[in-house]
Amino acid sequence: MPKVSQQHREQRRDQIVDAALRSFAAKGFHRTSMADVIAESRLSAGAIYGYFESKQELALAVARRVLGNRMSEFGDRLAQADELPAPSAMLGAMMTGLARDMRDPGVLVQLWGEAVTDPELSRLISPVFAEVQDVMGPYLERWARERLGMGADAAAWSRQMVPVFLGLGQGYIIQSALLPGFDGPGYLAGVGALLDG
Amino acid sequence: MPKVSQQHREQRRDQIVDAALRSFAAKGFHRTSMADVIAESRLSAGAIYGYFESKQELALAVARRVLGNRMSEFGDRLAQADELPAPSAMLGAMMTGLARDMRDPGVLVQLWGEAVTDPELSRLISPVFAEVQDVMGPYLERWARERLGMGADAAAWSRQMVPVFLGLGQGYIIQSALLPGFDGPGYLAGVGALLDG
DNA sequence: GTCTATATTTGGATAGAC
DNA sequence: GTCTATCCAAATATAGAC
Repeated sequence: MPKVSQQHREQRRDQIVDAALRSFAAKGFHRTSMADVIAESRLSAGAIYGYFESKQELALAVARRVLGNRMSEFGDRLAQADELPAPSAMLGAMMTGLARDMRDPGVLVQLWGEAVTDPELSRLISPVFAEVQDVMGPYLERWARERLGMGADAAAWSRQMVPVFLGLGQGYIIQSALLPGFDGPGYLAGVGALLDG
Repeated sequence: MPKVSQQHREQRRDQIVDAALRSFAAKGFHRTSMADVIAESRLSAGAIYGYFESKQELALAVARRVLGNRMSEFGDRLAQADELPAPSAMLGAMMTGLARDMRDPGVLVQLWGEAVTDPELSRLISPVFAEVQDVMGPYLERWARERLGMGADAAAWSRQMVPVFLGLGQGYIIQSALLPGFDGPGYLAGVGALLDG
């Protein structure tokens, strides 16, 4: 009995988080009122407050959904791949994965902006950056060793390169969110010219 | 008579914008109330609304202050320099210039986040990105020609590289705002390893 | 021009019926 | 569990005195 009920409860939560995500993406975090979320979810105030104690808590749930743990899949896929993808292809895959999961890179940029002054959000984001770096580090080291022909200095090189690579991804996201005519493939080609060797 | 009065008026506006900027940097755009700005400026509601019609208008003034036109100085400095600085040094100079002017990279990240859903802010930011690209393009082309020994393809290379270089700057700003232990010089060294040749 | 006090609106959250 | 109706706090903007 608690099993099915529990499952339904999870579905409802998802439904509400979905509606909130759509609203936030369209109007922005703070410009979205609970009334907006209520309308978008086609539920009622009472229903929503049955699942989330406050707007802040709902916002955190949305943030968790957006951040996801997309890096774990990458780690697995990389460990298996015998043909190591080039850095630009790597970045491209991450960006398309992002676009698929959230359909709007803007929400991520909004989250970053919020995190600057919201400690709770900040605590949510830091581990994600760390996770990305944990996946990228070994990949870049392997790339340096196998394709760039580095030896012992591959480790140092990759350590130095990880934040730069992360920055390239962040730049991609910012530009795709804010520059009307952003050329994604062109950006990736530029990254390739720099890194693919 | 209108001269001095006009000048005083400008000073007062600056004083208010300064206070608003400090408040926004500390608490975030939306979490800052007009009462906060009033307290920070050590003025009164009446005074502030004598200079700005609404909070939105004040926010736009803050955005203009933050965005500035910092690129113009770079264009001039570059035109004169006979020793062309390396890309990593270029980026470093831009970032320290930014830090000097606004002391907190977080406000810029906040602005980006806001611009995603605020058309008026977005219209303010787009030309800034364009300006940066207009300055970086010729610089990168010159770098490719003089230091990387490119010929006719220098133009195409720099065109492709401009968004990437912009992205590297954006990544630097995001990370310095959100990653507690961010290593700026390390990041620049990484950029140098990629681009300085 | 600037202050204090306040009007008005918005919006987050709750109460109680069903 | 969900709905409608409502309460109440917060915060923007204004009015009127000085």
